Amino acid sequence: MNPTVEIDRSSPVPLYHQLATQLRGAITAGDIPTGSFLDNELDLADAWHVSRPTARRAIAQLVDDGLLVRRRGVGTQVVSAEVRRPFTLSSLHDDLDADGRAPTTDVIDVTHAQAPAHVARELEIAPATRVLYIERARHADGRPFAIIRNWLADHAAEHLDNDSLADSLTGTGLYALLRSAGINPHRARQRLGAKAANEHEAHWLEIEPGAPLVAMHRITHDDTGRIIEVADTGYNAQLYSVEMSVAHG
Amino acid sequence: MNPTVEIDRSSPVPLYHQLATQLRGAITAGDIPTGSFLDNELDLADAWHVSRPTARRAIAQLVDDGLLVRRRGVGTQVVSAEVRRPFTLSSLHDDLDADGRAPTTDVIDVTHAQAPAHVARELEIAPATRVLYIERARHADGRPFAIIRNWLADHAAEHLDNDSLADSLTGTGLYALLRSAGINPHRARQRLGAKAANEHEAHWLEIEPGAPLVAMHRITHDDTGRIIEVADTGYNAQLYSVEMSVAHG
DNA sequence: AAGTGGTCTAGACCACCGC
DNA sequence: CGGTGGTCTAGACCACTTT
Repeated sequence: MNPTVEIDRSSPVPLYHQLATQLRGAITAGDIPTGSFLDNELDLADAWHVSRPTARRAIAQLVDDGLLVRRRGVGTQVVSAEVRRPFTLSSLHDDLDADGRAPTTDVIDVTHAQAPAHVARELEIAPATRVLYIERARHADGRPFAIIRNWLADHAAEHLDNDSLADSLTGTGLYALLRSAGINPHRARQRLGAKAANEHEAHWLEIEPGAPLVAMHRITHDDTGRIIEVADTGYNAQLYSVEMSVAHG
Repeated sequence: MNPTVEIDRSSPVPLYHQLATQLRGAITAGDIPTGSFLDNELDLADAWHVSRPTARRAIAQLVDDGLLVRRRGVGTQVVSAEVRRPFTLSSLHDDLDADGRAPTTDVIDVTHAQAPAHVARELEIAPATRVLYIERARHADGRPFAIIRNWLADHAAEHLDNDSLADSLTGTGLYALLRSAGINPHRARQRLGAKAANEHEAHWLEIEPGAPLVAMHRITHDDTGRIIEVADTGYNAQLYSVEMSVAHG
């Protein structure tokens, strides 16, 4: 199987990315049937008019996505469509995404406050340093599904317009605001668990106290490695779950 | 900063992996201080006596891990140690790992049974097909922390020794058993959420019914893309959380 | 202008698989 | 044995950042 691709060498988009995108499209569109083998790397590189390392890099991306399986001495095979079929009912896969596609948001609180001890430690600042505290409730389809608490380090908060912040947050994600302020959220470390909803959370999520929540705790860094914020989120477990692929096994 | 490394060109371990491992060690050991810059790629490749692509590949692994940050025109910098400091209380990062380091296990049930409808669908088999059902309780430090239900596709189950299976499972992980039977769990897709413990789960986890559980649902494939098993796990939320890095933001 | 990482090439040799 | 993917080399040019 040798999918035809069109590459634009004058484009700023790297060749390997153009190739990977088109190859992924051909597979998901069904042009390359499940179970079939791609041509070997030499032939593909030849047909695509790129060098073998470049072709390999494109293929490696799809292997990483789980669309292809490579075996030495055998070949490169399109794996079962089931591998990539998402779980039913699940939608949002992490909160970074969710912050980009805000349906509606209630801003519960936006204040400057002293950082709680564990937050100060995680932000790597002195205890009781001033931080920007934001609390929001997220809605989808008119139902509240998440209550989000953020503590922003001052070096990040000072680039935001504090007067219009509460208003801006009803229509835009926090990350989008940070980006337009020149701060680039880049990577985060997060912990996922479960907890019972307390009175406050139950009220805003319109559920019973004690109902199970998906609890997320996150530390976010910008593209220079600086810590931007600490976030604590509770999701209504009936409306939210996280989906992920795990490799190796 | 130019960490000294020793590479063994006769080793079957790839050079880029040897380099990445030693560089990671030098950073986590503090030999390369947080915030300092590595030498540029050309110098590193020269000092390490490898080509630049090989040096880049090693560096790329650590960037992926979040230990390094690269900026074009600037350099490669060791980022804050906080990036890699694990969250407190959290230990297991996914259940595939957990299956490898079994502390103790109670086998609750090992039977051949008809697959429930949703399991049959996920295993891509006809409804009510015979599958191997396994139910276990996992303990750590003497306390139960997880109750695990597995449904194994017949093509995987038939390679296991059914007589000794219950005994084997008390001392070994299911994945280790599958591997010794020639089946290689390779990648999985899983969904994480939360739920309230039912009577059965509460009994085995020694908690109150209604207490919050971390709920995991997983579909596992082998290295040829075939579906091996479906798993459903409930974790005591007080003893378990999942930790992960997310990129891009 | 100088220095950095980002991309790409055209080869090479090796380990593994199936015939 | 021939064919496959896995690794590695020694260059090249480019985009971006800083001086």
